[in-house]
Amino acid sequence: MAIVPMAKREKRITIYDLAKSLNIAPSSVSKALNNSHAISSKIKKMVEDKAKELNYIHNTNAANLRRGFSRIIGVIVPKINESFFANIIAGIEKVCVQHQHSLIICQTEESLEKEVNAVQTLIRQNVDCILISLSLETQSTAHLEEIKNNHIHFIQFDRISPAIDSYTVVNDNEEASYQAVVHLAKQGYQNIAYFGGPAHLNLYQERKQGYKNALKDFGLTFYEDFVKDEIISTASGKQEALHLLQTDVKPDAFLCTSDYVSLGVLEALQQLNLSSPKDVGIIGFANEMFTQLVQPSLSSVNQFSYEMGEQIAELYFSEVMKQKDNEEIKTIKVKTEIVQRASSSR
Amino acid sequence: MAIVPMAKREKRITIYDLAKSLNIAPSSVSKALNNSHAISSKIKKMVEDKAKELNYIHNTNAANLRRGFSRIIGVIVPKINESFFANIIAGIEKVCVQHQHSLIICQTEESLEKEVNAVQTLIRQNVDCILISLSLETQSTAHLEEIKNNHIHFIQFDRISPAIDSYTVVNDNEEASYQAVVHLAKQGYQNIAYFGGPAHLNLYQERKQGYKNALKDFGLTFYEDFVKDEIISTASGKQEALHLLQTDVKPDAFLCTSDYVSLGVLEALQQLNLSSPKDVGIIGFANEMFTQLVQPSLSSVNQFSYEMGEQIAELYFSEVMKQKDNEEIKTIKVKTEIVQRASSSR
DNA sequence: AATATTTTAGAAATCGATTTCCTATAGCCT
DNA sequence: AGGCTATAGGAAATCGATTTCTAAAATATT
Repeated sequence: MAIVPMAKREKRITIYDLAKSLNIAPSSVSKALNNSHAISSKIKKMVEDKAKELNYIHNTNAANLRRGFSRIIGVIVPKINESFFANIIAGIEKVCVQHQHSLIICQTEESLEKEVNAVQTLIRQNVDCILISLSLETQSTAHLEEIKNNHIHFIQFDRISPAIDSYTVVNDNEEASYQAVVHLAKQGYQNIAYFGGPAHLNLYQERKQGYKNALKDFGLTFYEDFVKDEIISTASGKQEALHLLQTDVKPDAFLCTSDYVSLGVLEALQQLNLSSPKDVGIIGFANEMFTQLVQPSLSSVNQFSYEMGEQIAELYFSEVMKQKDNEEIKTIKVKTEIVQRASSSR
Repeated sequence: MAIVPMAKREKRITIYDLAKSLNIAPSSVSKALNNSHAISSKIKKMVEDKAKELNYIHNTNAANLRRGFSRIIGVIVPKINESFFANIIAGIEKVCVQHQHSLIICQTEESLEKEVNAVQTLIRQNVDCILISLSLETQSTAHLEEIKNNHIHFIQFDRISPAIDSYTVVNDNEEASYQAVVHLAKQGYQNIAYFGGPAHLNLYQERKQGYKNALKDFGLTFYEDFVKDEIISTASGKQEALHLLQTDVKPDAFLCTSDYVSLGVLEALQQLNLSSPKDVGIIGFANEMFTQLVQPSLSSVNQFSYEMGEQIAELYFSEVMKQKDNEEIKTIKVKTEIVQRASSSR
């Protein structure tokens, strides 16, 4: 791909300009601006005043090159405009600003190829750390190894691969899923279906496991046919629900690993003239804003996405950044909460 | 604020390492990697192979410093996790990736102070261009002048300040607002209220103007009391609607400049046992996802946020990037569309 | 075959800040 | 007052890639 060259911008004021106009050495200017103790407050004042006067702005690029780190953190998410991820990013951003770090954000649109490119880009940009939530397509982890090879810190969150050793921040998915089923069972639902994402992702395996465990613990029947692993959109949720609800042995409740899928199930019910919660219970994941607005309102597992973002960034600043080579690698579990709404209350 | 120092990462492979191991000059390596025509394909091949073998990764920082530009674009929005802005960012990101540019994203949380800081940060990072949508608080533009002083391109979008000369990408807000009122009028609503944002923002002035013009053109009465300028949240929308709907002369329709405000109006109606669309018409702005999910579904002005993002980035790559000093500055209007739903259909 | 021209590769300067090492001066002590 | 220690400020190297300038080698021309 050809890259259009760009006109160089006009030069801006550098520490050399400040030094010359004050008749001191550039190194002194640098020290003054960095508040070094080896510089008198008289000179510091001079330099600061002159910097203001001439509109000096620090060139992070030059400093980064010399220092070897950038105070930039890279974030890779499947979709920036899904509110779960948007909230995580917002939380990360808030904490990063507090620590004077910037954020470079990439989206993979659920494609492995784009994920690999994003990793490349971030390494090139010299980011200090990469925070990543894997795409649905991702099954190989060579590109994550690449991050390690370049000695860049990284933290996986939500959609993680256990195949690679790293700090992680996740919900307790198995437990959350278990509790969701417990909730449905307590509301009197007996035949609970599971609509999850691709089973090669850890996250969905755990949720499925929690689902199975709860069925067993509560003596509920496990129907192989009620378990679907590739349901990730409203459309596929609707389609699959339509199908299941028209078989002989039909589910009377759905545990969906996404609120969007819950929505699809709801649409299916409406089409079949069934009602929730009376005929069918529904609970989803993520507590998207719309869950409280639809009729009936949708129960959901709140994953505390904004807080997850904060915790990811805080983990970086409190531990990962200072990580020694042989230090223990940590997993943080973010709380979850069953938000009971109409769709599962009978 | 103290900044914790960071351990320098282990060194990675540089062009010098490649050069040494191939017994050629670093400059030749650079040229080879940049596919310069002054290098034989034999050497290019050698260099590329060796680069792969040693896992060489280009150091953007060093290149940026030398070149004077960064291929990084800074984006400043009020809130990353509002779907309108999240969509815009997603659109921008898509186009930037196509042009091998990265994105640094800042959120202001509607605070001028954070906006000023964000601008500072982006200038320091040597971004090539800043894309900004102003915070609700922003009334001064000194910080935007600062962008210009540093010869950094910039484009304002959506919430713009006309006080400063720049490329802009916006909806035709006056027209959209006008059409929204026309739509309400055609549905038989007579007493239309306007719930808008702070009048110091251009955007809201235009929408108010469109509203006024439409009232006049359609011979509808203009009630001073029906026009509110600081309604930007669901809560304030509800509160103000409750108030207006309990006065003597009450509105029978609301034009809200945000879907969140529409939602508040709807809540007010429910509390007062009024119904929409029968008693009161509602139309909002942004076509947020939830507008089609609530009961009754909410009409809205689709602002095509994702497309707006794409157009912003495309404007940069097609024109701004190549901008000559005395070139004409352009405004792009992004289409809008009235999405008629239940809340305004009677 | 001798000269002119074009290619190809290398040497060295450069971008702007940081940092290490060194020197001069001020301040301190006996 | 002489000598010693702190302290403040400067000189120069450095980070890694790009780019300009130069020169040698390869090719073309007459």
